[in-house]
Amino acid sequence: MNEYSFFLLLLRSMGLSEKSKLKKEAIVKATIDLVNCNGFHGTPISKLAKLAGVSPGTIYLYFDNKQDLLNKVYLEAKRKFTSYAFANYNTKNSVEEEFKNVWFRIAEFKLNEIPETIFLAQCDNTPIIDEEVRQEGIIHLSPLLDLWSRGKEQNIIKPISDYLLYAYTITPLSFLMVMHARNAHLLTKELLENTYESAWDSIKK
Amino acid sequence: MNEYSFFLLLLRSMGLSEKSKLKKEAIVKATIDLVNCNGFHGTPISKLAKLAGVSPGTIYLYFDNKQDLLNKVYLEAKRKFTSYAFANYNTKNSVEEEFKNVWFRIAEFKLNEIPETIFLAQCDNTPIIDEEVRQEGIIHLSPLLDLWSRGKEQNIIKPISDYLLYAYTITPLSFLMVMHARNAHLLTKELLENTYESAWDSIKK
DNA sequence: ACAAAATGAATGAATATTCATTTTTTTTAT
DNA sequence: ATAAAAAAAATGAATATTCATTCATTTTGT
Repeated sequence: MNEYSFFLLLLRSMGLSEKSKLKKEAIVKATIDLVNCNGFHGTPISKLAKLAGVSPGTIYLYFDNKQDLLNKVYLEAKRKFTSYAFANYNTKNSVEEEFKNVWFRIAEFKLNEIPETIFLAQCDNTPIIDEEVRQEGIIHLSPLLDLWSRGKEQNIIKPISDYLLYAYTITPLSFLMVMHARNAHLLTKELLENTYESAWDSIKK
Repeated sequence: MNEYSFFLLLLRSMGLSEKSKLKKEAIVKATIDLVNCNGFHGTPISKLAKLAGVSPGTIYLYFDNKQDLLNKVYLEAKRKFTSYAFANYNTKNSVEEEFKNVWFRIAEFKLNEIPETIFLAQCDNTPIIDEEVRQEGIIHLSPLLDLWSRGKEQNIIKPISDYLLYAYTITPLSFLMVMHARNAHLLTKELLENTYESAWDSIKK
């Protein structure tokens, strides 16, 4: 019995709206897993439906079409990511403290939510997401940009663009996390600490 | 008249084997452009053929099938990238000198060959390339790994894994180049110099 | 005239989407 | 409490389209 048929058993014991929620989640999860394996256009709705344990028609009850499904799964993954990263974001902490906090939260998410991480990396490097939806996804990062803005005002962080700050501090982390997820490179606690120090050193004033 | 029909005129004036070479190149170029716009499974052979100025059947004279086409275009792009990056690679130079040289050659390539850069980024973050072909692509990076190995032996570069060295020095550059290509963030000569300094600082001993 | 290269219409398999029907849940009436 | 009726949710076979690939024919180069 796989993760998906397990859901099916649960369904028997609950009312419709709860069922719907679970079904939708199963579709989302199946989308992430299959798109990670075969790419978006490489995964037919029929396979998606089979893996999610629903019929193809059911998918069209929750989503307008295949593209809408992808867009919504993308936004949901982005929302899940950023809400984890900024969960205990607090503007009362010092910039340095708060940056460290956010950086490690991002690391933690990427370490624990591997399918979402791989999926987002694919979407962010691919033309499959509608441009307006991609823009919408970027908005979710605003707490980090605010933090950097504060850091620059307080002369704690170098006065360089957000893109540079992101390039120096987040992209190395993202790369290492994807390599870790692909079992190409093991990341230890110590390595992660070092990577953080390196990231902070490269943007602090 | 577009870039592609310009090729067609040239063809009239040359022999078959030269023509073949140009046709193959047109197919490769069309593949990169269309995959960049629509993704691999989103680009039908028919459109590919039309853009390249050949008939669908012709593509099958040069490639076994669509997947083989993608794999070969990928390897060709990787080869073009690394042969540019390591064009004047010379083990007689100092490690520091040579790393700076390679780093800026990589930057130059990414800056000048934007379609290839976008294409490679998509392939490297996607399951569309056959795994053995991806592995083959990695081999092309060996001069850089050799350089790092020398640097570690000579106590010039920190004794950390190649993945970490790559994460610290190359991924920020790649990100900035893609953002530059998407017109999201302008990269000046000065910014690039600073980024290099930051990269070298993070791995030098 | 011959050979090599290229063509593009034809084929058959695959796939997104629809919708008439069935199943499940909720509501109503007794 | 129970059963019939209504509503909501889900189904999956059918449809129409799209697409990779082939191959008999044509074009081009020598």
